[in-house]
Amino acid sequence: MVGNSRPDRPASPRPAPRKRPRQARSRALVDAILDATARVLVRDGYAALTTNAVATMAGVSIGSLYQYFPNRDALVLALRERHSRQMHALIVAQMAGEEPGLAIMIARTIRAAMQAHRLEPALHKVLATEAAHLETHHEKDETEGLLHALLERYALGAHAVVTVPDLRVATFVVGRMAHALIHAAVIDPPPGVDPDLLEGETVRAVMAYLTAGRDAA
Amino acid sequence: MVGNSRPDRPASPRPAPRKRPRQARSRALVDAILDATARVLVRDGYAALTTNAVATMAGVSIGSLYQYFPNRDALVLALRERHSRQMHALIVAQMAGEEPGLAIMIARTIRAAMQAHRLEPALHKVLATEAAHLETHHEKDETEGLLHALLERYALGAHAVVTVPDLRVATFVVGRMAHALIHAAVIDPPPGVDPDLLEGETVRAVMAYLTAGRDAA
Amino acid sequence: MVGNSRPDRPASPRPAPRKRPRQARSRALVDAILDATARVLVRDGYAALTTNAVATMAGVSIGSLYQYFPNRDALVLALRERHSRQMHALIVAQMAGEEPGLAIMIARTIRAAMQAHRLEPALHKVLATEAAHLETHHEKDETEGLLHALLERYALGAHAVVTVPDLRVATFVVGRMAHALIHAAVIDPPPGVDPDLLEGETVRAVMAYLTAGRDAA
Amino acid sequence: MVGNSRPDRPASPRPAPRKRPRQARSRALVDAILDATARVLVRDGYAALTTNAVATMAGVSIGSLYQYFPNRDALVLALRERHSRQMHALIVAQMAGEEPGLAIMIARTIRAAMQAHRLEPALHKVLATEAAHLETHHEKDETEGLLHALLERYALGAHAVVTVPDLRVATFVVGRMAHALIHAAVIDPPPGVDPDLLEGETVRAVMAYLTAGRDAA
DNA sequence: GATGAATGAGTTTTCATTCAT
DNA sequence: TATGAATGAAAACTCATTCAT
Repeated sequence: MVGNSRPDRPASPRPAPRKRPRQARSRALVDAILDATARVLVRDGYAALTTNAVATMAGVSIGSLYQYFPNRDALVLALRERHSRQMHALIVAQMAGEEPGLAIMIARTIRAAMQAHRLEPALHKVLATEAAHLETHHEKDETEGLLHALLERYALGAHAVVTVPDLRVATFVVGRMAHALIHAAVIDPPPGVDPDLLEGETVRAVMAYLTAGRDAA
Repeated sequence: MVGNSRPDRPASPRPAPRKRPRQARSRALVDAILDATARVLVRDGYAALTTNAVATMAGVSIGSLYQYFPNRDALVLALRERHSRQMHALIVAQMAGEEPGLAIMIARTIRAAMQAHRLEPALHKVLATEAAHLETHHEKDETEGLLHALLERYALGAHAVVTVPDLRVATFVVGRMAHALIHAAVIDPPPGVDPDLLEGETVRAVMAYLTAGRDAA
Repeated sequence: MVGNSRPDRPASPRPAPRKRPRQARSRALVDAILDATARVLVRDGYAALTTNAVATMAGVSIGSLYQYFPNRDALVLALRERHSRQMHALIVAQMAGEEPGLAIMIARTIRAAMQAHRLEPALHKVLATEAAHLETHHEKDETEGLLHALLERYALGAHAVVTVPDLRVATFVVGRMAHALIHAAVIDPPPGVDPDLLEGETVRAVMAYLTAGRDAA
Repeated sequence: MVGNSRPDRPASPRPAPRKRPRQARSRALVDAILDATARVLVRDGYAALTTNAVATMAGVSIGSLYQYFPNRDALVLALRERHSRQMHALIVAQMAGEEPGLAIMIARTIRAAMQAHRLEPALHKVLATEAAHLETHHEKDETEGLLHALLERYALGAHAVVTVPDLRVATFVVGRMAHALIHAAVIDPPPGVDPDLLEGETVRAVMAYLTAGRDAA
C-alpha cells in the first residue's frame, strides 16, 4: 500500500546517496493524511470524519494514522493549523512591497485576504463552523496583528487620515467587518450579487468607516 | 404494540375532564426537551449532544423524547427554530413605532438586533457555528428581509441619502457587516474594548458605508 | 531482503577484529531487554507489558527485540527463567557447608530462601501472580527438590526427629508453608508486624510441624 | 434474545400483580453477565476475557453489558466481590454453633475454609493469580478478621493453650500458613499426595505452631 | 402516551508483528 | 544484524433508536 516499489535507478555512480529517509517519508504520510482529512471534511462534513474514513481516503492504514496523530481531533487541529499557515503566508507575501497610502494598503490587504480565502473556500468554511469548538487560536489572531500594525502606521503621523480615535477599536471593527465581507464574498457568495463587485464594496466599507466624519468632525 | 391491553375506563360521562391536557402536556414536554437541548449544547457542545443526555437533563424518558422528535437532529433544528423565532419577535417588537430618518432607523435596528443576540448569546454562538450545517433557513434570511425593506424605503425617494447604487448589494453588505459586529460585540467581545462602545461603532460603520462618497461622488 | 546492496568493505586484512563481538553483543542486548521487561513489569504490571514499551525502555529497536525473542510471552518466560536461576543459585550457595542437625538446616534453608526472595521482591511478586499462567516449571519445582532431599536425609536414620510419617506429604506441607510465610514476610509484609521476627516464626512453625506430637505420640 | 416470551398466565384474577420489574430483571442480567465472566475466565484465562466474549457467553448484547459495568475490569472486580461474599458466607455459616476448645475450633475453621475453596476452585485460582493486580481488598481481609477473633478468644483466659506471645503475629502466621495449605490442597493439589489427608495435616501444622514449645518453654 | 432496558452497528484506539531498507 | 515505519486484526466503548410493558 505504501510500499511503492519505486524501481531503483539503473546502476549509476550514485555520487551522494543522501538517503533522505525518515523525515521525507513521514512528511509525505502526514501530508497525505491531512489532505485526506480535508477531503473527507469538505465532502461529508465533520460528523462523518471518522479516523477510518480518513485513513482509507489517504490510502494509509489506520495504524499509521495513529502513529502521527494521537486522536481524531488532533487531525482537525493539525489541518486547521496547516490551512492557517498557508493562508497567512499568502497574505504576507501579497502585501510585500513599498507602502503607499492607506487606501491602497487597505485595498491590497483585503485583496490579499480574499485570495487567501480562495485558496480552499470549502475547507475554510467547514473549519470555521464545524470545527469551531476545537480550542481557539484561529488564524484570525495573527492576521489581526497584521491589520493592527497597518493601521498603527497610518493612523498617526503626517497622512493621518484615520478618524477613529481608539486604534484597538478600529482594528477590531475593521477586522470583523472585513472578515465577514470576505467570507460572504468567497465562502458563501450571495445568489444575486456579483462576487467581484464585493471586493470593491468591502474596501469602500472599510475606508468609509475609517475616514468617516472627517467632514462631520 | 401488542400489549398495552389496559382497558380504557368505560365510556363514563367524564364530568369535568379539566381540558387542555393533551396539548398542554405535550407543549410542556417539548419545551422541557428543547430547554435541555439548549443547556447541553451550551455546556458540552454539539459533539456531546446525545439524546440520552438531553432526556436526562429534561427529566424525561428517552422514549418520550422520541415521541416528539424523530431523531437527534430534529432536536437541534427545532431548537434553532424556536430560538430564531424568539429573536425575530424581539427585533420586530423593538422596531415598531413611527419611522424617522435612516440614521435613527439603522441605529434602532442595530440596537434591536443586539438585544436579540443578548437573549441567549452562548446558545446563539453554538447554533451559529456547530449547528450551521443542519439544513439552511437561518434566522438571517428573515431578518435580512426586514433590512432590505428598510433600506428600500430610505434609499429612494426624497431623503435618499444612500449612495450605494445596487440595493441588493447594499442590503447584503450592511447585513453581513452589522451581523458580524453584533456577534463580535455580544458573543465574543474583544478583551480590551468596551462592548457598549461597539454598538455606536456599528452604527457608525453602517452609516459610513451607506452614505460614503456623497461628497466624493 | 532484496535491497541491502551495500557492498561490504572489500576483503581487507582486518588487523585485530577484537573477537567475541557476536556472543557478547547478543548477551548484552538480551540482558538489556530482560532488564527492561522486569522494569516495565514491576512498574506497570503484566497487562501493560507491551513489546514496544520494553524495547523503548531497553533502548533497543523493536526489530532487535524480535531478533532475540519470538513473541511477547517469550520475554516473560525468559525473564522468569533468569530470575529463578538467580534465586536458585543463591539458595544453593547459601546452603553449602557442613550439615549439622535438622533444626539448623531448616533455619539455614529458610534464611537462604528469604535472602533469595529479597533479591527482587517486586519482580518476584509480579512473576508469581500475573505471570503464573505462562506454562509451568516454576522455580518451586527445583527448590522443592532441595527441600525433599534435605528432609529425606534427616527424617530417617539415627537422629530421626521428624514425626510426619509420609515424607512426600511432609515435603509438600513444609514447602508450601515456608513459601507462603517467606512470601508474606518479604513480598507483602503485614503492617503491624516486625518482618525480621517472621523469619524466626517461620522456622518455629516448620519445626513445630515436623516434630509435633513426639510427646503426644 | 432477552425477550423471553414467557406466555402470560391464562386470564386469572391476578390479585396482586406486584410486577417485580426493574430490580429482578437487572439482577438476572447482572448475574448472567458475572456467570459468563467466570466461565470465560476459567475456560480461557484473563487474557482472553474480552467484553464481547463475556456478552456473547451471557447471551446478552454488548450494550447491555456496558449498561451495568463501566469497563472490563469492573466485571472482574464485581465477580471477585461476589465470589468472596459467597465464600465468606459459607465459612461463617459453617463455623456457627457452640464453641468447644481451640483444637476443635481450628479444625472446624480450616474445614470451613476448605469447603469454601471447593465452591469454585478453578475460578478462585484465576482470580487469585491473574486478577491479582486489580485493587486489593481480597476476601483475606475479612476472613483474617474471623481468625483473629478466634485466636483472641482462646489465647487468653483459662484454657490459654496458645504459646505464641504476639497475637498479631500468630494471626498472621496462621492465616498465611493455613491459606497456603488450603490452596495447595484444593486449588492445585499435589500429584502424589492424598488431598483429604492434607486437611488433617493443615490442622496439625497450625496446632503445632500455636502450641509449640509449651514443653520446651 | 410514557418508560427505560436492550440492542448492535459503528467508532476509536491499541499493539503484536512484519519487512524493506 | 539493526532499525522503526507500517500494518491491520482485534478490543473497548458509545449512543441513536426500538419496543415490550
